[in-house]
Amino acid sequence: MFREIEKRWQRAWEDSKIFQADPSDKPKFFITIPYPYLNGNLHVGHCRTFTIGDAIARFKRMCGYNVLFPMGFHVTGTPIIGLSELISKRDERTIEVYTKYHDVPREILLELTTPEKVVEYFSKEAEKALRNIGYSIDWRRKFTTTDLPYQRFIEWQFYKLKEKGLIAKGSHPVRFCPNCNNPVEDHDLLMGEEATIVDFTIVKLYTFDDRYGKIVLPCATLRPETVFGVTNVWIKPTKYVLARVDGEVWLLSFEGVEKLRYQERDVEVVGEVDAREFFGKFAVNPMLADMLIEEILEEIERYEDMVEKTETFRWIREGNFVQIILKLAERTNKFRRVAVPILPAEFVDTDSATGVVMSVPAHAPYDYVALEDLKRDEGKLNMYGISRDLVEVEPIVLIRVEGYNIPAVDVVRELGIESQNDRELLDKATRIVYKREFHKGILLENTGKYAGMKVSEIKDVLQRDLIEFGVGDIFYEFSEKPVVCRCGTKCVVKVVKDQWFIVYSNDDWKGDVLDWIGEMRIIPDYYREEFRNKVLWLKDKACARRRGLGTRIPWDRDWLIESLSDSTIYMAYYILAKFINEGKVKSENLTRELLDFVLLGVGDVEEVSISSGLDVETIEEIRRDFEYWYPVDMRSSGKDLVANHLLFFLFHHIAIFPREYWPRAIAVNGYVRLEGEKMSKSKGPLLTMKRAVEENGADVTRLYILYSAEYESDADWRRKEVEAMKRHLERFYELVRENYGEVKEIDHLDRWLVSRFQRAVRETRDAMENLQTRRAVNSAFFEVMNDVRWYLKRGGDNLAVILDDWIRLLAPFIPHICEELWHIKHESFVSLESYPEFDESKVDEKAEAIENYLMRLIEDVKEVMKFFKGDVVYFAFAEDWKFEALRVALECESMKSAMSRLMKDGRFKGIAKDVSTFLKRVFKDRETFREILKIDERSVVEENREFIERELGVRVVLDDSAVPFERRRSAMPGKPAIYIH
RNA sequence: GCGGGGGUUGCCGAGCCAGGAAAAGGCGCGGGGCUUAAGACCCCGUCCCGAAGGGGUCCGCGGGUUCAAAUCCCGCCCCCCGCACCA
Repeated sequence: MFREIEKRWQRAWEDSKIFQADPSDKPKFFITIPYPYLNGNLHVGHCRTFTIGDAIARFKRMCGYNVLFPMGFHVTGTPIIGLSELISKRDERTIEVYTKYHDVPREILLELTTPEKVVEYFSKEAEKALRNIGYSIDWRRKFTTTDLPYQRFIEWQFYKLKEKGLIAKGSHPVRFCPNCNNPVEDHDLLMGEEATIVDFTIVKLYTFDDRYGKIVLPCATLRPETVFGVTNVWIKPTKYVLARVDGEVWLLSFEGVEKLRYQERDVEVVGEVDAREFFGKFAVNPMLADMLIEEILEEIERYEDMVEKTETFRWIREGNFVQIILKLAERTNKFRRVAVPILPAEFVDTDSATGVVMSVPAHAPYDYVALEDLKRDEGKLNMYGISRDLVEVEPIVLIRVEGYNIPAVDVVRELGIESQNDRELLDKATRIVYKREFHKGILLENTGKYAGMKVSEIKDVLQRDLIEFGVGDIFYEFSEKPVVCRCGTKCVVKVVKDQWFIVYSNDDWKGDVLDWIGEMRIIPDYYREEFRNKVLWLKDKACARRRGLGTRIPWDRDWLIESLSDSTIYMAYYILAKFINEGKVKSENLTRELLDFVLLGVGDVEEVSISSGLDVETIEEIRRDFEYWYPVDMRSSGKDLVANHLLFFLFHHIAIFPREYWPRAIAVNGYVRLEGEKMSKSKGPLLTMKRAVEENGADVTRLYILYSAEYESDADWRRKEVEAMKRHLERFYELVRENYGEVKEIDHLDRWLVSRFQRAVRETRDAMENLQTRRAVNSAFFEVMNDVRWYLKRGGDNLAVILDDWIRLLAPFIPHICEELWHIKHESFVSLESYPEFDESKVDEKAEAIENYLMRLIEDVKEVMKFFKGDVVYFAFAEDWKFEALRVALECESMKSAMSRLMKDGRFKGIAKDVSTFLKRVFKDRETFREILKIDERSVVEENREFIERELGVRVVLDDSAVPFERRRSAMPGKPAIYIH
């Protein structure tokens, strides 16, 4: 029934162009919603964000603002290409999801084999869906992010950032599929979505070999500080490779060497070796060598030949020194900390980083347990020819943590771990030790110049130092494994070279953003803190891609601009889009000079006119439009965009525009679930907006989604509740139609309704100002409905007194139905009417007091009637002294002062006990009692005797004497004694 | 781990920032009315006890402050979201 009404008004709005906004004398309100990404149909999740935006747009419009609510489409990036490829390949899963959940007819879907066709199809569908739900969008400003003029605009933006020094070159690690030869995104993963890229520190230990000379043992660790507690090196008893890595020979696992190839290294395998060749040999720990350099040099006879001692690291890198120390180590135990043995351990995972591990038994439970295992395993020692004394090493403690002596050893004993095969317990132990040490640990004296530092602060420092000394490196690895691409191949971490970055780490820039976050409005307010934290956390962002739809970096056309970076200040483009769509401006007109002028007010019109090929008037008109509409007054968005788009939106506005054009407010809302389940574009379940509207109607969908949740909490789309909402709306519609006649003369009950309605108006307006749509719908629809119900029950027959206002109050939420109803009596569009205002003078406290009294009275009698049946109810009102005492009591702060005041009055002296009981009850709920003094109970009951009788189904008699004395005494003002007979 | 949010009566959710309601509203459930009947609609009820409008117990758990706490303070437990280069 509603669909027909809805279509009618959508057509009428379209025909009369009422939502096309151009500058005027009115104050403006520019509200935007993130444009949707078109790799599928719009769903009820989009619907939430958009409907909130539309409700606010409509509300503001009715509050007297000239509202601009535009919409465009985002198609930049790879997913659309990915989709068209999957469709071309006739990927079964994709076809199923898109026919079943996105409601794309199979034969049409199969045609969408190029990105262009995908964009073409879904943009049409999206526009249809957005029109069908009746959003008040100015469609003249529609665009798609691959439009040529948009690309010019993005180029301009990037030149601006570059001019300001906010773009730089660098390299960075990405998740990469060797088979697809491409970076892999989350939704392209079969496994390992949770995995993040971790940078292991490589601590190089050195050994020596006759064939290869100096050999690097690249020990991968997340705790570089433990380099000071190394007792030995672990490798797994299996095959390894020797590879020349950037000129040095490294010992690596097979997996490790493959991974390293992707990490911007010059890698060449030079040989295959069995780990056992290394067991029992020594490796030099360069950090310790440096720390103990004096003693080492003393020990070496030739020391006077050596150059300055500060050169330790260089000597080590050059190799000869390594050889010397190794020889020393063979001769004496004195340097067992500097040169440590290489030993076998089964727990070493060759698929984790380099496959070479340094052993720190004092702080790593695995290391300690493996060492103990080895000490006990005579057979193994013999097998590998390792002499006993090599394994007799003691843990070296380098971190002080309260409560522990030797942390790893203590925890291993605590948990009763027996061998290195107790993986589960060992993992637990590792977590415990790591956690305690990370948060509470302090580095000890034996860490040299790092002594006294907190463990939580050491990692970056030490990683940097090791690299600087030439004895460290970084190895990227996934935090979890395996990570598998959709094609079935194991992913690797690839370091991309010569990448363009947006330098979000720039402190001045961050500072400006942080300051502005303090100034602007953020809804809900507690997200301000969230935004601040995210700004601090934000690092440089790679903004160039090899693949995808979008705009090329204008000064380096091999690269495409990444898709989150091209959608940061596009709200300004809506202003250009109108002129572009009208044909007044073409992409070739959009020179940098023109954009400088219209967006920044920089340059000379005449010159810009010549360079851009546009006439001066047009240029000035665009500039005026921009000056009128900018800044964005409200950006309303889903919470998923907080840590990315919304942040970039702020950063870029602040970098490019002057302060007066910085965004004024950001609002954040939650997701929509489907019968409690998460929706997924690529996997389902999913409910399209189109289907929701077709099945339930636009207004039902809107009202449901606005009412179902608020702020960042998630809404849940439940079919049964949607249907209940539909019935509510139908009832409302019929109710208004039946009662929307002439307004009759106003009586008490009407005044009550109008008074109550004022409160709803105030509540609704306040809620909408704070984007609390749930609260707004609750008060504007449900609470008013409840009052109306009481009103009708009470015999009200003049409902029309509030209907003009009620319809207007609801118009932002259910515009079609309101438009239809409004036209019963009016010619104008309710969408353009003014929003009801709270009118203090219409609040009638007496009328409200009377109705409250009646509600309470009926409730009380019903309570009594649960236990006493009868035909007649007798009321006896409270004695006069109680009213007098009540007046005094209400003037007093406390019961005590009320009592003492009353006792000064002779009349109360004799009944002190009664007065005290009375006061106790009064002070329990003073507000209700205060209200009672506004009315005359007896006449209220007399005047409404018929109503009370009808409600209770008994006769009402006002005869005090019929009520037993004891009952009569218990009467309170507002609570007459009740006697049922 | 870090950061943000949260645990309220069968469910969803107000309220808690500004302490004084067995705690709005919706859904569900039960009863009644209407109806040939079902649905829809309207009314009533929906923590426990109660032959008088009352009493008792409640807001993750445990303490504390207060005449008074879901609301303030302290400790603990649990849950959700983000941690990126992806739209």
